Amino acid sequence: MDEQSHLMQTLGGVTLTGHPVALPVPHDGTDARNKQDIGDILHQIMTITDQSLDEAQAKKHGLNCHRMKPALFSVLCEIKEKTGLSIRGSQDEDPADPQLMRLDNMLLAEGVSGPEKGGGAAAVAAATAAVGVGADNSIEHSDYRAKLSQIRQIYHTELEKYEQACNEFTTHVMNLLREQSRTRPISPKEIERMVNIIHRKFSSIQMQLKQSTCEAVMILRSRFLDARRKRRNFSKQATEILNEYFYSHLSNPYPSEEAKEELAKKCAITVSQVSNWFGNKRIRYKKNIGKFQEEANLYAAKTAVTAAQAVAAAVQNSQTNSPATPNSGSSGSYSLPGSGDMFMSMTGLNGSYQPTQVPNTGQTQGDSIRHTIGQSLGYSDGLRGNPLYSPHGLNGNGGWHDAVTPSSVTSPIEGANSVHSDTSN
DNA sequence: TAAGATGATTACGT
DNA sequence: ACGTAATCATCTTA
Repeated sequence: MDEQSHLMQTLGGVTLTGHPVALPVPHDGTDARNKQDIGDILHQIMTITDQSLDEAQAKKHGLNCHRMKPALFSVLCEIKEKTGLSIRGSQDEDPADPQLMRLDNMLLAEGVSGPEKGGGAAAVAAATAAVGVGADNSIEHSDYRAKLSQIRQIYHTELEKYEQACNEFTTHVMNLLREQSRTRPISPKEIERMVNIIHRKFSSIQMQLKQSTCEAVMILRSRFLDARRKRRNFSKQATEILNEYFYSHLSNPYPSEEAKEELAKKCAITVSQVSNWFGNKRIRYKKNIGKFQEEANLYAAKTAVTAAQAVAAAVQNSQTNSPATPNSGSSGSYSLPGSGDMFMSMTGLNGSYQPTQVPNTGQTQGDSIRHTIGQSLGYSDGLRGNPLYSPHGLNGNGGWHDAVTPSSVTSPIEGANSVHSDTSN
């Protein structure tokens, strides 16, 4: 026999008001029977999930339509009230988790969350600035950006997935609760509370996502920074250019900002790298001048040749034109062979300076050229044999004297020319 | 592989 | 902000 019809039968005789609040309190001998019937209903409710969907649906419908349902509902309401299971108020609002805020801030700062490209670029700029390197070196730069946007993409897809799942689940649960609210007392507040619980669960998952994203960004970033920290020697050409400038400005090896920029451009390095180089060079040169003599000679000779050529041309020019006509043949804007310091380098050879070191330059020829250059540049004082290689400008305290060659002179030739015009008279 | 060279970083001074 | 001096970390060379 069908259980439900049996119930219907057994409960059939009970008089009910049909009002949900009214409790069925029979006074006759049917008391025990009724109790058992209610127990049966409860049992059915409890086992409803064990049944197949169609079966359960049918049974649910049957129960919903049952005459006893309002009574049962009110009983459940009362029980609920007594056991205090009702809403304890939504006192547990989310107190804005500080860790979540940290993660959010970091993701925003790293350009993972927040607006599209801007944040990422800013983060990269910050990262590069932190290492003291300019915003160039575009290969590593774009590599970093590519990886970051990859992380960003994964983060956003995952986040979207979680949000979607959360919404789906929330609607599902809400529907379920709404439907259940027909059989058992469920207040909207309870539903809200349940939704909050679900959201909290999902946001804890989101937190994990954010955390792992942060970790990924940190790893990427540290790798990126490490890669930049990795020292790579400058190209030979770059070192040459820097050395040429250094030795041709030995009395005041402090390139101006413009000169640094120019050098940086020529050497394909950054301005701060130029500054680093000069900082290191000055220190190391000063620490052990002797060690650098050979290098100094080399560059002095080098510059001497070009200077000689340039000035020779200038001298030739001066025979026909005005003596002030400068190096027509030189192209360098900053490290022109005309810089006076190179003569000091040459005299600094400690007597070891051999004209033969200067290709195609004989002794007398070299002397005369040097003389001519010296005269034309106004640095003839440096030509007097200085037994010890001591660049003037380097004082006893180990510091360079005040600029002999103004540091702001981007083109030594121009500076020299001005000197020339002063001293030639 | 050790020693030296070299670019970068840091602490401090001006 | 820039320079010096010391130091670190890596690269180069013998």
